[in-house]
Amino acid sequence: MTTDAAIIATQAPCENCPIRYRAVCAHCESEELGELEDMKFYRRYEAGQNVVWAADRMDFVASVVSGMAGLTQQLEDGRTQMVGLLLPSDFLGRPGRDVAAYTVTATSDLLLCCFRRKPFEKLLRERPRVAGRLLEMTLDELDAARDWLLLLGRKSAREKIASLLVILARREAALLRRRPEGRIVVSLPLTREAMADYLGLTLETVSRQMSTLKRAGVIELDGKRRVIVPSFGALVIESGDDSDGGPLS
Amino acid sequence: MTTDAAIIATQAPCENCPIRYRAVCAHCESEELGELEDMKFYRRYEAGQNVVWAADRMDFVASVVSGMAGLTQQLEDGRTQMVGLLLPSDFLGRPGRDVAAYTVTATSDLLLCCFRRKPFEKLLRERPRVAGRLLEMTLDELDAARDWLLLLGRKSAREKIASLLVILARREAALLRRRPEGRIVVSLPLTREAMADYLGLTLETVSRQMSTLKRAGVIELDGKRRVIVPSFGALVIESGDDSDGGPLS
DNA sequence: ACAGGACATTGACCCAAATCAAGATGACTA
DNA sequence: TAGTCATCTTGATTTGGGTCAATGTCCTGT
Repeated sequence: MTTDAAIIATQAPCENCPIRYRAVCAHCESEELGELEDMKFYRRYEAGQNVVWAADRMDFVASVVSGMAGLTQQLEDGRTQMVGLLLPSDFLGRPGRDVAAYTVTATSDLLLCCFRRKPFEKLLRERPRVAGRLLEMTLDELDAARDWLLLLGRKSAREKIASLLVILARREAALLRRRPEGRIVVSLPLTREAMADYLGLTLETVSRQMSTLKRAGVIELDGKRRVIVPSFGALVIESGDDSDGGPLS
Repeated sequence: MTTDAAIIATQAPCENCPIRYRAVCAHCESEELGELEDMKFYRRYEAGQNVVWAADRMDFVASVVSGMAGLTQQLEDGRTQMVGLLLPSDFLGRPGRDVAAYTVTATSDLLLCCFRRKPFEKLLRERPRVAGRLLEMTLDELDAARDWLLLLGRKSAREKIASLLVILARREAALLRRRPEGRIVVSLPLTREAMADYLGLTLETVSRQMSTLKRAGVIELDGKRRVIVPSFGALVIESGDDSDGGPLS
């Protein structure tokens, strides 16, 4: 929400940088943070590839430039639940912890802008505005996790699917500083299985409910990874929570 | 985990203060924060009483001194999901936001140590260590929310109940700087309905699974609000996740 | 000690989503 | 062009937990 230069990721497009969105990106901030320029590096992952495994050492933090990744947690017997969804401008990594708590998997081709952890933590200690921005982002993530709790605990399969589409549509629109309404197209860089892991369902149920929503005219499918929503309002109603999300938060 | 004086809540008992645990408590920090002394005040709530309603104005932040409270979210049709569980030493309120996002209800008698929001935000801006501690706490809360996602998305009713008991036992032990093992007693300051809202179940299912666990010898009931666990290890196995939680995190 | 009310347990039945099992689609390779 | 493999859809069946409906239990106040 701050309009002046934020050092941690914001959703503002960045003019002077190969990265499309302002992120943890020394380049964007080179005037004040030139000394960090050489700490920045990029990593590219293909769909399905792991960024880190839970309990692996993780010596960097990162910001998503493009693509999508999921944080995933597992029970011994293999039951899997996604516990975080990383979209462009999202932050990855926990300062102060060098061991990954979750497995991070690219669900589509993924580009990360990375920083070594140690200098990042130093930055955090020395720059109150950086720390403040990270706190803000963490609180937003906590709010998102709480909406997700409501989704997992109390929504029907149909509502869950609709909710996921609403979330993706809102996130996509937010990057373009727009508000989704009317007829929109949502790209779905997730397999049915990844959707199931996000929603606490099986992939069969996801597939069935997608078909149901299609038959009900709420969505149209353009291939498997692209959804056309004739009326965003109707989709929001299907999602159960009628809160309109506020002004482009 | 820092052993030196932390300004935001820690789990360390406080020697020179009526509050049992170090919390957002000017008293504990009066040597360096004397000017905030008059900003501190206490509030007491009875079981069932609301601290704030979602969308109400909230002009304070607080730390739980004793008792338990739940953050709760609702769908239009009344379906309710608890999205936060506040135990002693937990922090309540979002700096930078003056409107409550969730309804906060005392599930047992509750004592809060409160601070007016404005001076607290000033403190946050001026004291990097306070901000750092709050970031730390928020990240811990996010981790807890992610375990909760796994619970809601993938665990059976029986595992959910066992998991809740494990969480309560661990939290209670952590305040006493112990690690739960062997035969322990867990106090349960929640109605069956509150447990259901936490776990994404109905109160009938909660009741049934409590009975099942009792019949299986995993727990014994001492009244309705007190559970005896003959073997904590056995309970952890019932909870599904075998991770032993690490050293008193 | 008793009555009332909130909270909890138990039972019978039902349904949404899981499970098991074929097929269909579509992208890539030989 | 055909073949292979991953992904997705659809169908048949099962089941865990929800719903509805009685009881039971334990505080609290009189």
